[in-house]
Amino acid sequence: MPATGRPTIALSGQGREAARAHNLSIVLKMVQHATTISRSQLTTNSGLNRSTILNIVSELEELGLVSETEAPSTSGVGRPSLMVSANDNVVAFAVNPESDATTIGLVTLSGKVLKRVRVLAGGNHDPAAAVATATREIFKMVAALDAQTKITGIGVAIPGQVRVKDGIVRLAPALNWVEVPIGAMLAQATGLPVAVDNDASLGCSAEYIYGAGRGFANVVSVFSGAGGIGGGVVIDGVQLRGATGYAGEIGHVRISSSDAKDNSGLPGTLEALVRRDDLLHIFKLDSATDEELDLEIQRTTNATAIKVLRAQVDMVAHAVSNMVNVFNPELVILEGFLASLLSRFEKNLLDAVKVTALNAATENLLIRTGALGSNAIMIGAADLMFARLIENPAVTKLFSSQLQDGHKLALTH
Amino acid sequence: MPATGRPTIALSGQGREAARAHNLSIVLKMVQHATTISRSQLTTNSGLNRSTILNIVSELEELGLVSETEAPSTSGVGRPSLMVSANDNVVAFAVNPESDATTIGLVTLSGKVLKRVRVLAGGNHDPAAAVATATREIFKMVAALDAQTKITGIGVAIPGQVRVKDGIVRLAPALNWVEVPIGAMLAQATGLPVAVDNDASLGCSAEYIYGAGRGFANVVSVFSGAGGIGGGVVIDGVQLRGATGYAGEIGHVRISSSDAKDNSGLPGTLEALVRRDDLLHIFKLDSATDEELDLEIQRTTNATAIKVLRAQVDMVAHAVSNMVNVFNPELVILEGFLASLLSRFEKNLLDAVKVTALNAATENLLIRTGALGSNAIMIGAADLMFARLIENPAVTKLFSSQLQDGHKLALTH
DNA sequence: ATGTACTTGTTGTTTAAAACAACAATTTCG
DNA sequence: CGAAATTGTTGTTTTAAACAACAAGTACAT
Repeated sequence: MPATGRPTIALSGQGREAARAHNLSIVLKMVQHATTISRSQLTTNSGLNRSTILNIVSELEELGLVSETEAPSTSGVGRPSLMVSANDNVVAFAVNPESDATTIGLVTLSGKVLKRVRVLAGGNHDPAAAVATATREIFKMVAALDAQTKITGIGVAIPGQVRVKDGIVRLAPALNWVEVPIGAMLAQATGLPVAVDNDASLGCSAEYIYGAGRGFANVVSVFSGAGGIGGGVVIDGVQLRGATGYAGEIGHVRISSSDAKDNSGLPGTLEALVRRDDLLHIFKLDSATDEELDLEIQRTTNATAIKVLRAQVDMVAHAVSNMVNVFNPELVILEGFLASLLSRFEKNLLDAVKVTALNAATENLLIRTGALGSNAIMIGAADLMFARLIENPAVTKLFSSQLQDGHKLALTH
Repeated sequence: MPATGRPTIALSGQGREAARAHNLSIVLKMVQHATTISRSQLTTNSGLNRSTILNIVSELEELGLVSETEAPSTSGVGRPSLMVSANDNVVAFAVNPESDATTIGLVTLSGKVLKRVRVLAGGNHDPAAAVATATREIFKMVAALDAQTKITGIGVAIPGQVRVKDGIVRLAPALNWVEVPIGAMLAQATGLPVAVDNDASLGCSAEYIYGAGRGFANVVSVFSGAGGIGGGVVIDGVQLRGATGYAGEIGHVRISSSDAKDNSGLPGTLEALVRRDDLLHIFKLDSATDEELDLEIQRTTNATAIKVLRAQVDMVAHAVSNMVNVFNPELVILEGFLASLLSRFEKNLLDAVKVTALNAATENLLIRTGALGSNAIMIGAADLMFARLIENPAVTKLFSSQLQDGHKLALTH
């Protein structure tokens, strides 16, 4: 037994049922990652027998999670393999409170954002108001769904530190929230299961599954949002969360001796030194979407603007180098206005990384912009619930879009 | 299928044999982590049935990997459960080339260092010489082993960056080695399987399995050796390696705007700023073991010495904070002379971490010194081979200590 | 066109490993 | 000393995956 305090990680055995659950899980995960994939590919990728894959896919189909269709175009000899696709009528809601608004989205298992509304917070933007807004919009969306739609639950993306286990927001400076049990509040209000995590981490996991990181196993993403700079890390296909869920705070990595403080009060960090507001100020903008800001960054010829931008590029390079030295990823994804910096100053950024990162680790390193843009957070938040489903497809409860007693959602099946 | 280049991580399915192999593996791993553990504990921890555990333990016993003994002291009602222990006659060799010497060790699956010799490199310390030294010492040790001893292979710890996949040393400034296929060379010379990794990563994994990190799942260790400062990370019980094996280079994380360069030429890094040589210089030592240096650090009252030490403490705190913000571990382990800094200036170090790390992540954080001292690297290197064994206990080949034809080792069984 | 090679889907059977059940062994405690 | 509790052991059952055989559908050479 461990002499020290805490329990060792669960080294759970594989009983018969566990093995079956695991197989269901990995097959569904493969379908999700590929969106659509042939049965023969599932067979070879999984190493399982053809007949076993038939069996598993059939069960997933009965559960209403995937559908089979005939191959659209045949290639190669032999009988064409059936295509397995993630069902579009398996959905999750995404909620993303920001400083001045709350965004609510409806996302499918196949990664499509079906709906998305951004509700401005009129003055008071306390947790209760955000929950009320989210609940209202979610029920509107539920009402518009058809009866076969299966709802997994609600994923919440928070610009701040979240204790993932119980969905409590510990500190979200951008929202001015401290110790808010947002998960429990939303669950209470909607009757749906809720999971909560940091927005940047979720953006990363979305890019990993559906976006620029698709097909890679080790990805670091640095994410700039309205609340500051965050990050996410995927290691061997698994999202890094840490002991209590606060991992991946790349924006709060100290890269300089400077005393400038970030939103969480830490000095010399990436977030403290690379500030979106500085750019807005230089471009004389009061506020701007990432797209508007990107336009300015790409086309500016103003010398001081370029000087500031290049200084930011250097800072971002330092942070990226640190992450490269620590994680040795295949791919670094930059999002938000950091992606704009990469687009305009790619060579400078890459060169700076080469100088401050280990040669061995930079050899095959790719640095790319995100592919999902502002949808990344929606998709990532929704995936919190899809991940639960995928972890145990057979027993995870799904909800139908049929309202019972006016307000309660019914369980499907 | 992934649109992007590289293959997705293996989502291997669980066939019948795979499940069995997995169960053998996790049980053996639990035995290794606990050194000795009761069958009933294995049952509850694994979730497997009593009779299944009997079956698995019997197979591991037949393989010669574990032994069962009666409980030494009974506690609680009921029939006392049999104790399962890792066999002491399952061994691996550890090789650790340093700047001025090569250390060779003999380590048991239970984590004991049976033998250890340090052979000074007379002048030329090229790879060939190190391999010759290691081979000679290993064969000496083999000759002294009894016939039942099972040899798993050789683990090599390198003060530098190692491509883990094929055991090539990419760059080891302390050794002046570049692109050295040390793994293949040693395998060629000894006929034994060889695995190679970074010394600090191995020290971390040793502390995780057998030392200060035992029982924790998320551990970051910062390791100072003769070659500079390295690190290792364990996430949810799995060693972080990264895409190509260079992960965990915590010594090369930039924490300051300073231009001071480290052994790999990177500026402002932990390794560049916290230098063992600076302390030796201050204490007017030409060279010193960690133990000797520790004595000086603990007892010095010299004002300038203390000033330098406290500056180093601050730098270490910055680096630790960065790792805490990124990994959110339960435990940070400091080794080498960094452990001495912690012992003497614990409060300063902890306070400095609190200032530069996120509150949420520091809440339950522990910072401790390593428990294995200079044996950590030996044990970690040996565990490279034990890990291979544990990954697939049934089919991993073991070698007997019986020499065939004078020089070749025979395969057991 | 036609047959052959190749691949995959499908169905029924076999197999092996884990669960289960029953009982024996060994301890603590009243 | 007997009852309760826990674990070891043995024999049986269960079940999910593998296996084998055949059908179905495609590409290609002749």
